[in-house]
Amino acid sequence: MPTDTLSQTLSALADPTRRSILARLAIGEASVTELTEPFDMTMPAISKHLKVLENAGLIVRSKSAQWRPRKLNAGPMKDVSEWLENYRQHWEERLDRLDAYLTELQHHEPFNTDPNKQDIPS
Amino acid sequence: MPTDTLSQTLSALADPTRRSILARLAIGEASVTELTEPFDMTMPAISKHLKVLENAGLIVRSKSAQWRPRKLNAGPMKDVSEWLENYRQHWEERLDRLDAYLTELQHHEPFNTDPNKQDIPS
DNA sequence: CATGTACTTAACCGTATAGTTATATAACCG
DNA sequence: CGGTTATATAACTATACGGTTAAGTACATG
Repeated sequence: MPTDTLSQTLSALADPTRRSILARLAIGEASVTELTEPFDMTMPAISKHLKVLENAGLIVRSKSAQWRPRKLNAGPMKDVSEWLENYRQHWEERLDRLDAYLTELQHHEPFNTDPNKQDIPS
Repeated sequence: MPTDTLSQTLSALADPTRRSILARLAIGEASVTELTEPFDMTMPAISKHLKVLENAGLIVRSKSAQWRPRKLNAGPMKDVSEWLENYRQHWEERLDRLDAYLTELQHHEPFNTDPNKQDIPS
């Protein structure tokens, strides 16, 4: 089980149910019951998904009477977005001179290929 | 097992070994032997990781004598990046009037919360 | 205080994942 | 052809994941 933050965020996001929950929470707070409704799934199943999202720091739990509403916390997504930026030029297929130059720059101090110091591109 | 493309991409990325492999391939093509070297892991293990990356469309396999060099294909990362854009305003904590307005817009046609039509925000 | 509502947790199950070792395939090289 | 190099596949193991049902906890209310 990889325990690093980025892995945890990515694997939390790698499930359509959880992404759908996040989409709902982007609209605003919601109770577990509300979050369960759209799915053909029991509440404990949703509860587990919520725990995964919470452990990844993507949602926070508050408290109001017997309700435990969840709120979106997009913070960790920023890290994913920033990590992805390392690769943007690779998916933008600009095969012109400038792109070649940028690629060349990339080759000098591009990515951290040391598996012991991952995901912290200098 | 979620089979949708975005889930497949995200779960392929949710492993530090695989991200490190991608970082290496961002520099240029590499053989399986070269890709194995930095890791304290056997070649079959890396071979499996490569299969995961290949199934996610993040790398492609070519052929040169007895070598099967892998090449980065960042295409699927673009989809992740675009999906994340839906949430950018949530991690950019601009709590001013404009942000409130944008958030209000977001509330009108924001995300797809229907679990049967996920990840295709209109 | 008893009952209902809103969860959470435990125990269990089937399948997937990540690694291993051992074996197979494929291409090159003398 | 026979050996070596490069890689893939098979078989196995241990652990993680995603779901279930059933039982437990916490607050609200009559």
